[in-house]
Amino acid sequence: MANVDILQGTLDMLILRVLDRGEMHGWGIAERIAQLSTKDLLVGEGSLYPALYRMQDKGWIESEWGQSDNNRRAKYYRLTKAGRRQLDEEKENWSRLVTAVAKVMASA
Amino acid sequence: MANVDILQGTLDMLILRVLDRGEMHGWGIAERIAQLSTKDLLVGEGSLYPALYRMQDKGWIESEWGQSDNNRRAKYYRLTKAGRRQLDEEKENWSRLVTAVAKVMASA
DNA sequence: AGCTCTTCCCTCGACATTCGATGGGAAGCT
DNA sequence: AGCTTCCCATCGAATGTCGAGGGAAGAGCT
Repeated sequence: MANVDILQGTLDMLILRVLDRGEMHGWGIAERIAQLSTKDLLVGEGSLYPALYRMQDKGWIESEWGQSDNNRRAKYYRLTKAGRRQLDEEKENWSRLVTAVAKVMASA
Repeated sequence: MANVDILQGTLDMLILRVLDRGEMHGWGIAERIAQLSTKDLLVGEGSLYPALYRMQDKGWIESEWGQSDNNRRAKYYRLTKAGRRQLDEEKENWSRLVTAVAKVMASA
């Protein structure tokens, strides 16, 4: 019932995926991931914000200050074109990895 | 066609899995993983040996010097009981992770 | 004998990333 | 006023992977 640690590199893909459905602020992204994964995946803020900065530096996402539903100051992130391409690439890599691991793990 | 990077934590599971089929030396483990994954997974020696030491420290594997098929000095590793338990646990975690990621990645 | 190739071991520094702890500020409720 | 919730952010520690190195010793060739 405990949660699984997020493997290195996976977090970016998850964030990109969430933003692919529409812009969202940091806190909301973490909530969404927790919710979608039924809390198997819990993103700490110490992982989340550095990741967002990284990704913005790389041009995958862009941000803008706005107002949250709860009337609070929030920074909204949205995918760029490069971000969408990156998402596709990461999905591709992820599935290649899962397949390759499955091959090794399968008995023979 | 290129290979995928191994995500942190995954390598241990792969090594344990290979050793679960019988003892083997380091070089052979790397070869086996490459072969089983049709070279999608390539374990560098700079990742492999530290991993083997780590795992031996934790008591998951034990080693013994021997002679390889090619008549060379080789250190053979084999799973301990704790190692087999660890393998089960890591398989369980891996599948939980894959499932959780799939949930987030699935459209909704 | 000498040379090269292959097999096998090992180590080191750079690098990237996650995590837990910590600190704030501001809105809203009691 | 005080407490809780929401939201941003940073820091140090820990971990683990990678690429580049170095070394020893058998096998095969000339």
